[in-house]
Amino acid sequence: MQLRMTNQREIILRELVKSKEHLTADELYDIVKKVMPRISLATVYRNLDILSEAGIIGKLEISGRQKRFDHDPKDHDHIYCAICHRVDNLNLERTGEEIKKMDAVEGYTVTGYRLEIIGICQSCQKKAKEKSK
Amino acid sequence: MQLRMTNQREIILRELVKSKEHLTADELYDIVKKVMPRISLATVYRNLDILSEAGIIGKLEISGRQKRFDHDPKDHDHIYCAICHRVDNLNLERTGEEIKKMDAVEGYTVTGYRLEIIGICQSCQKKAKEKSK
DNA sequence: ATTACATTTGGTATTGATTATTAATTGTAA
DNA sequence: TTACAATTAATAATCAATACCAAATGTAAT
Repeated sequence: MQLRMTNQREIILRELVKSKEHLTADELYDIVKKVMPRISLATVYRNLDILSEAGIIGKLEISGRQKRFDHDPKDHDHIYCAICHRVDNLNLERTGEEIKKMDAVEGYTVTGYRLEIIGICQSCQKKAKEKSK
Repeated sequence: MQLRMTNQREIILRELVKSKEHLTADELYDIVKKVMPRISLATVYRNLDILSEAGIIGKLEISGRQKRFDHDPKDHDHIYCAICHRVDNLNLERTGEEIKKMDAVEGYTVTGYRLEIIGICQSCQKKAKEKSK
């Protein structure tokens, strides 16, 4: 692997980890700009890809929306809010076992899976209640 | 619901069902053009949305790629090929039961889930074998 | 240090999928 | 058959992401 840590690469990684959230490239861009104002959005995209390629962070592809990056690279599932689209980590006892059993289903060789739980987050539930009063 | 069936709407639906595949809007556009050459791509998109909104077809959002439309509207999971990106239906005994148990996890109210199995389809396996000879 | 090469960057253009706009057409209903 | 509503074709606009490229920075051998 042996990944050179450039200045911008380091800041991007540090700010993502510090946030402890699942940020989009442009959300992170806004944060990083405060530390390094002349950084380019393309640099943010480029380095997020490199870092996730290297297994240092995770890349999330939530159905039909902007990609998000996960400060925690290890394999786990996610839940996301159908209203505000925030994403949180989940620690399910691996559903994966059953899925491996499915090998060769429909003629496919199974290599992985993606499980994404959809719901309404606490803060959006609260907002909905306020409104209905 | 009461959905008016326009000419183009009808052809779009018919060709999708006939294909028995999980086509993208532009793949279907190419097919429909053969029957109705002056149809517009926007019309295909619009009607696919209307039809899936009405529950007559399904709309698939596979991680990070072009949306596909499913001739079969009833709820089921999918497997897709990591190489050629074709999509096939799956009939798993519903993993859903466990997922419903998760209600209130992380403060969320769970409303659904999306499970997407990733693999290599038969024809891509075959191609890979050919090449390695 | 000095040259020589490779990598990375910032800025911007381009792409690709989808959605919005709009004037013209078609459908519907009194 | 006039009047209103919905749909269409064509095209422009949007949005996330990637490609491009000249300038800047890093690295390694001299």
